[in-house]
Amino acid sequence: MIRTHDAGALRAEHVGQTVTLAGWVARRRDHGGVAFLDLREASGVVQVVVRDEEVAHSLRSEYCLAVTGEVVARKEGAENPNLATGEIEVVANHVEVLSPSAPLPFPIDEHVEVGEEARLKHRYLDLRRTGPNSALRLRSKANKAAREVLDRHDFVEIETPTLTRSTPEGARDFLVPARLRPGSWYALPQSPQLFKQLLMVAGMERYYQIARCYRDEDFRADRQPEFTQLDIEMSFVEQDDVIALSEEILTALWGLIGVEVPTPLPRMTYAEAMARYGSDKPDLRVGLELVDCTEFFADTTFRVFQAPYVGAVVMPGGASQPRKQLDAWQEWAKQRGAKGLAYILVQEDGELGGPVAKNLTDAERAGIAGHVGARPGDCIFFGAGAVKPSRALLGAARLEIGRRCGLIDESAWSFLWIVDAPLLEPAGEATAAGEVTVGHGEWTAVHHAFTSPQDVEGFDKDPANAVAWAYDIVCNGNEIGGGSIRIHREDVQKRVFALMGISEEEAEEKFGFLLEAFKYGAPPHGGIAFGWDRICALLSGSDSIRDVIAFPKSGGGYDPLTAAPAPITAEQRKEAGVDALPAADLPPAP
RNA sequence: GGCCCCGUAGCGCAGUUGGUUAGCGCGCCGCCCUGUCACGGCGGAGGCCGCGGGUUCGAGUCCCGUCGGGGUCGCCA
Repeated sequence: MIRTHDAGALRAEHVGQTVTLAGWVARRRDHGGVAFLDLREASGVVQVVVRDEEVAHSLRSEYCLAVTGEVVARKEGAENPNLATGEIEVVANHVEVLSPSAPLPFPIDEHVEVGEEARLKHRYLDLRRTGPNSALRLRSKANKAAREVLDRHDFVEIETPTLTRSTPEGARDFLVPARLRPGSWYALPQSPQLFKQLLMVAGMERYYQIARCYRDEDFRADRQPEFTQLDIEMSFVEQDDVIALSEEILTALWGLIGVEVPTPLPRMTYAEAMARYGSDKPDLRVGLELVDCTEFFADTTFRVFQAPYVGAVVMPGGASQPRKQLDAWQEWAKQRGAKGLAYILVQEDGELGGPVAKNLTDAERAGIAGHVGARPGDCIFFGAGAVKPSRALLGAARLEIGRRCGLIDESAWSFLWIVDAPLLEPAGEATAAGEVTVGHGEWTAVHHAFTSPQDVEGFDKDPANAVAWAYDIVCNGNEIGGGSIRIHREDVQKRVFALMGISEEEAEEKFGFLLEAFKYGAPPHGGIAFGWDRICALLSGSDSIRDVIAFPKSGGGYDPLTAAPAPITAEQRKEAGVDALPAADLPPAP
């Protein structure tokens, strides 16, 4: 090693020792006859004193140095309590420039805000900063913590292919041309779902993988075209087994940041979450709940409330909002595709204000505040119409109210299992929402096509109310993981496919290799996948998953550092077979 | 794909109802400084105001288009 000691580890006990350090010039304070360098490396920062002006003068920010010198105690009054090494300093008698640095594109300084584009273009410099640097270190610890738990339970870490077959469900695939089979393409996996089920058939019994996944979808704040899941699958288990293991992992993870997660974590059914919070990932740090008013307005004369669903959410103290702000709520609702957001202002004297109030009957006016639990000074927001979108709007309003009124305890951690998700949703709803659905039946899978119904005998008699063995883990309003118990019986799988309008031929073509595998004594199995980037972001207190990814992409899937994606040469194009048509005599799908 | 916001020096930003030489802080370069720790002082360099078109006597500023970035809704089993 070039260095004899870690700079950040030096303490008073090292006084008198001659040490050689290696690191970067974080800062230079040149006083002419004496200069101070803050030498930074992985372990921390230490002050180096250089008395040779000739040497000190040419040193600049981010020069990479090897410094040999003596550890001395700082004079009284010259200590720096802000530094772990602040009681001592290293008086250099030899400074070697291992590598000089050009002027920096942006300062490597905690105190300076730098735009994301600049940071990503020079991510290797961004990562020299304490914050970004420690986010990646924390992620490494998270990986280790999860592996320790899984190892304790005899899990086997197995890698699955990243060049695989395009399956029709879910998101858009990234495609890779197959040079040796022109006209045919690999797909990058959206998740190792099918492979991990095959590994259960293979008798591995307990599999996990920190798996890279790829989805070619439009960008969003916290979405990357490639992202990471902690992927887990277990044989001979029931929902409670997967949940118990998951809680052990979560406990270990949050333990890394000194948070004790009380287990067992609370559970809530999907139906209850939708009814009370208008979301399948409710943030329980906000105490507000939706109030169902459908019955209350059953005989209303107000047209808008003559709807299959009327619900409300109360904004504490909202009655004093100026008109402009109430109008802004309308805009907010419209941006979400709603017509608007009806509201009633409960004045301090108990009188009701706002345009809706005069449309209500006397009885409704008398009872509404009590029904929704609004007190004088509050504002009641209403959503009316079809159940799902109305609840979704109110659920979003609930969160927005929480943010605007400061009702969210940022230091709290709210974990929650959402269980008993519906197995199927009407295909019409999905297609109306623009989803690409598997099959063309009346129904489409909520989770995925291999999720087991809880009632394996009767689920197809009442598909609308069939409940799945599916569970999502929610943390502070983020879905950080989800999984299910899978179907392992051929007949059940066929009946699910039938509901989804997938013919046997079609199932054969699309998932044939999985169905074939299930013929040979497939064990009952189930699993879960955790959104690793999101979890690491939560642990590190980052707003964005980009902060916990070493080299993330920016908008549009562009990598500002490597400038990928990039055009290919005509020769590459030809060789890759991008434009080739598939040969007619290819072997059929397995 | 829809909507909203932002592109001004290496970085972060200001720039008034359109007005003459486009500023501020940090950084950078030079000089000075022997106890600083986000050191300090003096001096200096650095700009196709994202790009293209238009309105105007005159555009960083107004209009249209376009590219890039951010957010949001759709989408993401």
